[in-house]
Amino acid sequence: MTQPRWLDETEDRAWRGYRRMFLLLNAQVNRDLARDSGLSEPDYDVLSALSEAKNHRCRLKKLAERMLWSQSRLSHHVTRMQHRGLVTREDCADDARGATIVLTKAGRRAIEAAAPLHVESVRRHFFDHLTREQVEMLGDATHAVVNALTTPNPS
Amino acid sequence: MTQPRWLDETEDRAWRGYRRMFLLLNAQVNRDLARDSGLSEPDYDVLSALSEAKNHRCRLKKLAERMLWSQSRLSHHVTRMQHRGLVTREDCADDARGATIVLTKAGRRAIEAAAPLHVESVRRHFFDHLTREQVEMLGDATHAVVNALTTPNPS
DNA sequence: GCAACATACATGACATGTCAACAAACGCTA
DNA sequence: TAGCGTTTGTTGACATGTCATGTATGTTGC
Repeated sequence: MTQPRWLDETEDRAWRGYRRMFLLLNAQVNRDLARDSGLSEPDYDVLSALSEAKNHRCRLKKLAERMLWSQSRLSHHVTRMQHRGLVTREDCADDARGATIVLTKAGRRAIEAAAPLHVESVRRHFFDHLTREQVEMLGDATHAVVNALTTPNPS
Repeated sequence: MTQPRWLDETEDRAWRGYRRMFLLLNAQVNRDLARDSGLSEPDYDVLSALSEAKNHRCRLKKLAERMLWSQSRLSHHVTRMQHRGLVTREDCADDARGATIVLTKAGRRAIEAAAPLHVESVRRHFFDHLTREQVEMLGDATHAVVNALTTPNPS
């Protein structure tokens, strides 16, 4: 590290905008979600990921990986959601260590009721303020960054 | 709510990419920050905001507003950072209720040492994977969303 | 100048997330 | 098939953030 390559004006604007947007957008969307559906963001994420899984069930490990959560976090959160009847744990047939997380009826009802309102919220606070071109570019840009972060680094 | 306006493919890609990028980027940049400088992201944010303030000092309320943090969160976090000698509280001359948060020498050294490494990390994991055009557009797009979220809503 | 309301901050109880340690089962190899 | 490193999941201690409340000070209208 000789001279740091500081951010120029354009980069600084993008970085601050991104950070600021995240805080505000997240807070607003989560407020909407809590008000409309009584779910927290983590609740929604778990239900959503499970509802996309085959048969509405998934090994804890795999689910955590897909969500980019730690196993520990997911295990704790599943325990709480289990108390509320949104998901259950089942033993795994082919692996006695395994815990399969399963969406309950109530969980399915919850996510199905929440999803349209959530999408509407995301649309209102996010997409409605972007041009089509910006949305396309955002897809490209975020995927480029994600790709770099998930591809094993040769360094 | 009649029919929900679901996200089309392009929107879905952008939204998932954005969420995913945030999780991965945040985790990686924070790991770098902790390893290189022994600071957490909240630590860095407080130090950074304070170092940009006039005379390296700021009323707690105002600082919390700038950072988009709750007063409570900042108060708690300042208490912890105070124990580590990074900031101090001073009484406010013109308002006896006030608490002025002040950057200490050690705090200034910490942020000055951390900043170049942090910028390098952000550059490596984020800007290095984006085109100039994407960065410019990201500035525009995020500011449009931020603007909508901070402008009082007529609804 | 004082009653009533608003503002700034601290705090404690609680919810959530992290990290390290543990236990149990898996699966490879000798 | 016994031994041993690996994988999966749980757990408890702890760090962090939220929310409601308390307290002191400021401010406004009479």
